Amino acid sequence: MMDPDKMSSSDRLLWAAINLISEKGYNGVTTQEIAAAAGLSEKTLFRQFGSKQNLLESALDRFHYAEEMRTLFQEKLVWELEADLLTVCRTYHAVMNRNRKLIQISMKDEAQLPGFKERSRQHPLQLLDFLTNYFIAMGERGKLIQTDPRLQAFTFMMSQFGAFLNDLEAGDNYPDIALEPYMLASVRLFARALTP
Amino acid sequence: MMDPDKMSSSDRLLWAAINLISEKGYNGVTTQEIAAAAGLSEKTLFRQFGSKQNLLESALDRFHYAEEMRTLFQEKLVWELEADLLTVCRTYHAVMNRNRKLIQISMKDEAQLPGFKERSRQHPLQLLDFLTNYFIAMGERGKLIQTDPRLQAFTFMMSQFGAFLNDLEAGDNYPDIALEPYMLASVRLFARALTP
DNA sequence: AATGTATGTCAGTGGTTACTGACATCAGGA
DNA sequence: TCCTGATGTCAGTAACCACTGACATACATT
Repeated sequence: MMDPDKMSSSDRLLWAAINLISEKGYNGVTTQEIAAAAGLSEKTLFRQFGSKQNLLESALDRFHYAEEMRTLFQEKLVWELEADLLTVCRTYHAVMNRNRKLIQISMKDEAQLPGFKERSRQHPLQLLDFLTNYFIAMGERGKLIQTDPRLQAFTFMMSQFGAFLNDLEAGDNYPDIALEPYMLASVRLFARALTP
Repeated sequence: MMDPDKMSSSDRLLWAAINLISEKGYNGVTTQEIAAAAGLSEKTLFRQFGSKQNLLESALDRFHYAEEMRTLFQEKLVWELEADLLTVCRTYHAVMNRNRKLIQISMKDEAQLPGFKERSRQHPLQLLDFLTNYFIAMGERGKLIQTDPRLQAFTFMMSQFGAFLNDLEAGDNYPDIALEPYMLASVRLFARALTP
């Protein structure tokens, strides 16, 4: 995880806020709780952030997504379906897992976050476009069946998105299915479905 | 939707509670709001349900899932992969959509709902077992490749689960992708991947 | 007419909570 | 040593909110 001792006061507050709000929701946590979890006084929280709402919004600014995905499609592809899908898959889960708690917050407290949803929706849309174009290009090279690249890309994305969210919420509900074997199996399945 | 005028008082309260809590979360709604949305007084709410928490729990009792899924695998299968997957797919989305708002509540307010998560996790697990057994049986009939039926079933489930949740949260974010064409395309894709 | 049942109104109560102001403490740099 | 800046303490405020009790109303059954 992370060591609160080495962080600045505001970082510790953001860290505590993310942890608690992702668990209990914005309205389920008090500013006292957050301050206590950060090892600071409530007063410091308000001095640093002014309001609880602003603390939440500052926390949400830690959401990072796009960079890796953008470079992914320009650098790491080898134009071999199964290998590329696995690369996409791994990158996707890495990014999603890094933002795990922020995603939980945005699901629970969308009502508190005007505009955030709209912004964060751009990211999967971009990925969908990238993947679709990749499928089209692969089709032109004769390495992919030519039917409906956008829906195929969407299906692949949804299978990964579903697995991520399932893991996020259910966690240990499927003790026999870990993420890593799932990635391999699902990528193999899609490769078999899409190879001519 | 539903017409509140024709419902009993407690049904109207439950209906209003489900609507509001699914939008704003348990702690984001007041009992006054709920009563007003039901066209009743706050006093009636407490007379009927005793507490806000009990109102929520009563609302959650409206969660129905398993019956259709259970009969599905005993009656409606025709042992033809693509047709059967489509049947499963449709039934799954029908059930999930009927429980739409309750699922939203359970995601937002798991903290308020001791035990509910555990209970509702049984359902997808059952479906996974059913699907896995179906794949095994299909494999024995030579109608399915024999590799890893459980992971394959899980991948199919996750692609549908992901699409459902994506629709639940994003809604109109993918204007060019509707649920019905997605079901057809994804089922076709899986059928191609799993057919020998 | 009498009674019961479901509802409404109103005025609370006690607890919680975001947020504030005044003042103290304490460390580090000038 | 003095000053500065970040923090803590404490007491408090104003709002909100789940929940209650007393009483009235309206309607249906008997």
